[in-house]
Amino acid sequence: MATLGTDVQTPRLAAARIGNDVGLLLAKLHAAGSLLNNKALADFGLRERSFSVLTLACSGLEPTQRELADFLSLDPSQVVTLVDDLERRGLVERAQGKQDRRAKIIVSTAEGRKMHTKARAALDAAELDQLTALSGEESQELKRLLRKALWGAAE
Amino acid sequence: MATLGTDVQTPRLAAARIGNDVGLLLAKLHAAGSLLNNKALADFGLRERSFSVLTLACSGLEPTQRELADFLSLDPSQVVTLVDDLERRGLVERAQGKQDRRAKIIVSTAEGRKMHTKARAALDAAELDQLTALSGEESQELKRLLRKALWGAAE
DNA sequence: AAACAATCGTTGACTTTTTCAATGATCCGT
DNA sequence: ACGGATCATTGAAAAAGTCAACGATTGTTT
Repeated sequence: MATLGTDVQTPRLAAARIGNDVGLLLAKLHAAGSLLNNKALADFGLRERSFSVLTLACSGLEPTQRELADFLSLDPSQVVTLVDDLERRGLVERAQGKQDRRAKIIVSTAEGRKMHTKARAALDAAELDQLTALSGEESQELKRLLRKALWGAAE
Repeated sequence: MATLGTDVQTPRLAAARIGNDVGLLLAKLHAAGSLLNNKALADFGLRERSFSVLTLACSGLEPTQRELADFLSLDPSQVVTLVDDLERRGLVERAQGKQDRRAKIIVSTAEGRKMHTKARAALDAAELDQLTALSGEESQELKRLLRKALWGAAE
């Protein structure tokens, strides 16, 4: 419920033309958000990325590690590390791919799903915290635009 | 004019709940954008960050390194490295702070401004490329929302 | 005005993250 | 059945981030 972490006041330099560059805006909001998210997830021994993997493992979509790497914009070797950690903690398991036996499908355990439920609540709170300056409709619109910019069309 | 770098098709995993998390959306769009931007700036020997510093040096706002660090969400020591590089290349100079002699004000040289003009054009093209899926109005709205999320109010 | 704590840029050490090539197992096309 | 591609994994190398300490300077307290 506390509101901290994001700039409260418009900094002097935001007046510069660069204050309108998408790249910078994304970098800043992403940086501030990661801080908040990682802080919120720390109680569960998770970070943004391990949480992402856990979420997808709980999604029922049965992602392979390769899909995780592509979707999360990570190197495959980074996914190995993330899954190693989650598996060691009994939150996730590697199952053999169904059509492709090279691939490993990441699925959640019962504990993993319990953990995810709790962590999800914390993350949603953090997200709300990050977007306090926006109304509910604006937040929805922001997400819609981000999704559209990423994978076009949809709705 | 080429359209490459961002996902063209909606990936299977985007259906998961996480496909609506601001954190992930920001991370992905930021990652894809950085790739595009750095590629566009490579011709000038610049990267996203050195370009940001150069832009602010050209802004007339006379930023100190501390302000740059805060604004760009960087550690002060990272700013030292960035300015070192730009200064070595004669694009930027360190001037003594006016009220505070500890601070160094970063100002552009004539060459720096020429370089910036050219690089700016390349970056704007890259940005346009990144947001092809959005209409002009949507792009503006996206920027507005990002700014508002970061520093509230305004308009 | 003298002493004190705080801030600025800088350096260097340290950790974390990213990147990349190589490997065995498996898949696919011919 | 052969050859080339893809998967997860490993390990090494490079890059980026973090952090504490320093001299110089500022502002504050006495």
